[in-house]
Amino acid sequence: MTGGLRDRKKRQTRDALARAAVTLVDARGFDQVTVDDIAAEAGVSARTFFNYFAGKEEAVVGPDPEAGPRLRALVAAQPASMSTCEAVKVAFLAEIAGEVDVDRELWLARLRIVMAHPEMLVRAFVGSQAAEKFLVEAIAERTGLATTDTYPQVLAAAAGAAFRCAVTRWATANRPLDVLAAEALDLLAVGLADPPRTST
Amino acid sequence: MTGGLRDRKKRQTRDALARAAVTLVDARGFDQVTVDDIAAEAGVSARTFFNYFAGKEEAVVGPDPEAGPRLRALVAAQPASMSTCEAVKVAFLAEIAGEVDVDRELWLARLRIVMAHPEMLVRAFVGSQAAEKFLVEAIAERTGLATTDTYPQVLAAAAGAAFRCAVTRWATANRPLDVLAAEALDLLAVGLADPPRTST
DNA sequence: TGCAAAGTTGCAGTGGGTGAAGATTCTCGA
DNA sequence: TCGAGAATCTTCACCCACTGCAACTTTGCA
Repeated sequence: MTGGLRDRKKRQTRDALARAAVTLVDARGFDQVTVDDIAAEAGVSARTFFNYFAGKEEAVVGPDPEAGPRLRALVAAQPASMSTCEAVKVAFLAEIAGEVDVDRELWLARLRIVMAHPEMLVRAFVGSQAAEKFLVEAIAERTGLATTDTYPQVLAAAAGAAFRCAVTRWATANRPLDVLAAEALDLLAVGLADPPRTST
Repeated sequence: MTGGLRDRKKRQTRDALARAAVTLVDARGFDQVTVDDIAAEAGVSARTFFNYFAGKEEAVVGPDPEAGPRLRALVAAQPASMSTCEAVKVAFLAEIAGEVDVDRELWLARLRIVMAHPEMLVRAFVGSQAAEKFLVEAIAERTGLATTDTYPQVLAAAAGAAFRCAVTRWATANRPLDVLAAEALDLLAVGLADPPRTST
């Protein structure tokens, strides 16, 4: 099924389109790249582009549709002895190690793009909303609460916010992402009532 | 300056466009309303529409550009004896009382719209990123930390996430927004380490 | 080999969004 | 009161994002 020539080509096309989009936008800027440019660079027609992506933005900073389920599984995989907050943190760190670290160059290019076009940063995180839904599920299951309860929703939202925060800081601070993410998520677990006075 | 006929008309035009956008989209659905429709309803040309709003979305769920500065002032206005986290919470509640409650009908119409088009909810919060910047500043000033430090950024991001969470729940749960917001923000202050077992 | 399914493409059309030139309306000082 | 000048609105022309449709090509499978 996933090994057929058809699926392989499909993956290649999608990858080529995404790579072309990131490369061109990184080089010229978002508005200076048309869909036709991207399609031409990838060697397909413009019409085909829309068979893979809903729009230009999605091709550049589109979310990984697998991220949500992966996160949910990671949270569920943590031992029950671990606090929920800790489990979420470990899951995020595992996600970083498994995804961000391997495709480093692509992530850095995307980072350059969203830094040059800050308005895209938000859109880049739009997809993370979908991932947060899975996170809510995992937390709800772990705590025995409903997905509509406050705690799972707030923890998922806050953890997502902290993670985005870490990614943003990663762009400027010269420190590894996993350290920054751990720091931000620890802050949530400790509670935000008492601000630490040490600059970091 | 702000009392001239010119400025008054400008305000009227902007208001008419926003109101027309919300009304029409609420009635027909987002994709069934064109910019020309909105402009016609407001009695101006389509081109003029773009002199006021960057796009259709912005006219419907556009952010209040004043919200950021207002929040910063509110945080700064809280007594120093209050914890930072508490000050942020109070500021948010004051913002709700001052803005959401007065223009109730407009907010409810917007709520109906984003409920019918969940994908717009995220975009509606795009503007809140700008407000978060001001929140970071207020927190940094209050704590004596730099705006680039982890604590202000994470607290602002987490508080914003908790608030968005409350707004989202407001759409479904039949409870007042200020109560939901207080509940979500309290959860941050208490720390997220120990999930409460009571369903709410 | 032959057929069905999936993927690709060109085409035509709608609508979002922008720049520019000219008409209209308001402001303000004389 | 009036006219210069500025702000705003309108019209027009244009580019590009995005979509539905009807071929056409490639792949999977019997």
